[in-house]
Amino acid sequence: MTNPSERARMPSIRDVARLAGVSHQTVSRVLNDHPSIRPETKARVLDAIQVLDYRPNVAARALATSRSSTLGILSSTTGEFGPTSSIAGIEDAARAAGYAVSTLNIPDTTPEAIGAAVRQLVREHVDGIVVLAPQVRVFSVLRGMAVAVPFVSLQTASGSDGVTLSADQVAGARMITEYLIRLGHTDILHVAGPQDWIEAESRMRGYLDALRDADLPTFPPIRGDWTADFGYFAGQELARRRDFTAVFAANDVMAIGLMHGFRDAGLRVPADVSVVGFDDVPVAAHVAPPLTTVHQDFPELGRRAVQILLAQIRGEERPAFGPVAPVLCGRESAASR
Amino acid sequence: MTNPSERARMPSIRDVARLAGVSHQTVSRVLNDHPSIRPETKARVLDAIQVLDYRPNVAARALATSRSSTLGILSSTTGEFGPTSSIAGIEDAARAAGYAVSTLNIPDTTPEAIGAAVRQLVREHVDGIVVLAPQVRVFSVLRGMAVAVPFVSLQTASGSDGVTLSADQVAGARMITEYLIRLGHTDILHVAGPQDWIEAESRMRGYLDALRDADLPTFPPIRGDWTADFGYFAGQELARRRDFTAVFAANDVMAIGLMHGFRDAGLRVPADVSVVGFDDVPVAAHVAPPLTTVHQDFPELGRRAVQILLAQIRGEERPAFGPVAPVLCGRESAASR
DNA sequence: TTGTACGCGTTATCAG
DNA sequence: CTGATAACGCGTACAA
Repeated sequence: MTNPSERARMPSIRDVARLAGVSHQTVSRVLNDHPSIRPETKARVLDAIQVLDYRPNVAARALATSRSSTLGILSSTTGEFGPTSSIAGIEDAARAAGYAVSTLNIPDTTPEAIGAAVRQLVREHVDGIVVLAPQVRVFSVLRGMAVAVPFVSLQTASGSDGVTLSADQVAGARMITEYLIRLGHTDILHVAGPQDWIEAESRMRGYLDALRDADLPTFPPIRGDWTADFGYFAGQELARRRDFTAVFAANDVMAIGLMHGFRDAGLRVPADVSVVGFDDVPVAAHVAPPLTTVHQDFPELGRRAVQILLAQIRGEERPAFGPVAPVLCGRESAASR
Repeated sequence: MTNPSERARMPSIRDVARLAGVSHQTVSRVLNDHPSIRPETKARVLDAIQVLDYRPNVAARALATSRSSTLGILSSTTGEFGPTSSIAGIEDAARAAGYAVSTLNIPDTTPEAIGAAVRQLVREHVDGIVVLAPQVRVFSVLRGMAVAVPFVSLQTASGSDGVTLSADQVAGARMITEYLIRLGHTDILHVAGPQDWIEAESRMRGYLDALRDADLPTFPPIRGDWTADFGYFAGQELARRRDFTAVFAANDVMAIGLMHGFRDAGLRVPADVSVVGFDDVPVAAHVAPPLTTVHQDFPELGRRAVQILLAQIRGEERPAFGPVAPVLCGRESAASR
């Protein structure tokens, strides 16, 4: 290489050493606050660092330690509200802990795509990976491929088996279903999320549990795809049946579409049918009628995922978190019968 | 370092060289497809690479070249639909071009925070930065600090002066305002975005231009903050005034809040007042009434930003793109007078 | 407590 | 066309 004429070389650890009158090794020790350094030496070094505005070279450090101070995010979601919010939490927490964040989106969740993505992240030497791939199969693929890097799977399962973590979606779904029951509804439908999303399964489970505990009839859930468009068509279809008085949609966006479908079919919400959603997206309180839903603290989930991952990386004990409590937001879209 | 007992060392360029019976240097040449390599030598090397499943070590490469094959995203947005969509486009395009993506969010846009963020990204040796900080001052700060790395600023200005790029928001805003005018409205209000967002300014500009060209009265715009909650309160306030028949909100989310505010104040949309938004968020077509708005291809914007940035990095000429055309989505929330 | 020597995996330079 | 050899900037082992 040897490029003397290049712009301005960044100061290296040796420049600092020279200025401080020590060896570059001592500087290194100061940097990684090694225990045995004489305070005055340390002061001199820190001073030199100040003067030169020296910053360690991350690439060199990564090469020497084969660690990168970078966390990877492997995501297979496409703008859904929950995952997007969690990603923001992940990024902030990681940055706060001194880690860079490298994001990788995969369009499909075939084992090949997942494998390639993980390998890519490993190649980038990320120290850990947060997986935001709520699809069931992603999880199993990950399990199977013995990833060489610590990883945490977010919102991938309702139980936590050491590497997963999630809001208690089952509890949230149960809570809102019970809310409908308290309002006097006895025939409650569920528009679920895609079959391979664990979150969809968890929300359905909460729904089923609540109905079972109340000795109410259950209906086969309608399988949706999280989109408002699907909700709309489902609403038009369902309007023909009149064997229910309330619908719990697995997310707000479908719920909003559902209400639209009902409206177009001549059904009034909540007079003829109550509708509730899940997530509490920002517009939920402002649609007509305002949507009853469950609020979840997705960013917090992301932050916790980072804490767990860092503990894993550092070989510490996994921090114990209480559940991320879902909060019921009762609004006009659900009325008593 | 010297860690012989560590798990399994990844194969290095020398392992490949040994297996292929050449020097590691030759392997390097093959990797970077250097022109002068005898085909049969190259074949042998590629073969060895296959066998060993060898992958170049990115950290070593970054150290040697002081380039990282990483693009940075500097974002100061908080979940707004447009920027979030663009980020997805950026990530995908960057990955497709063989670049990793490092995201950095800043909560506030003080010059210090921006400076710190850019320095952080520079420390990470990113080869280029896409800035998604739609606030005016971010742009000026960036201009002032002579960033040592190529950067492209997305959605930061309506004109493009070589380092910026944006959808033609002025045209989109003008288009939807003219649509209202064609519907017979003559008194049209505008609920704008925050004053320091260039996009807010552009949309307002389009609105003002359309009114001016039609010789219609303009009203001082109401300054919003992009949120549905603001829209709601604005709607309640505006309902007292009855000197207008249509409102153009600078984004869909505010428009949805606005409709809610009108509704609560006893105004019917669109019978009493027409409302239009901007962005075409996924639920826009499903709220009540369905929202007339302008669709923008935000992911495409992100992809283009990457193309421009890469050209800059490679010292190529800046690719010329046509405008990202806004598309009007006429729906029930706006009716003829 | 501090310094020396070396290795990490790759690219660049300059011979041959 | 190919191969030595020297960087790149930092951390670790070992000696002092």
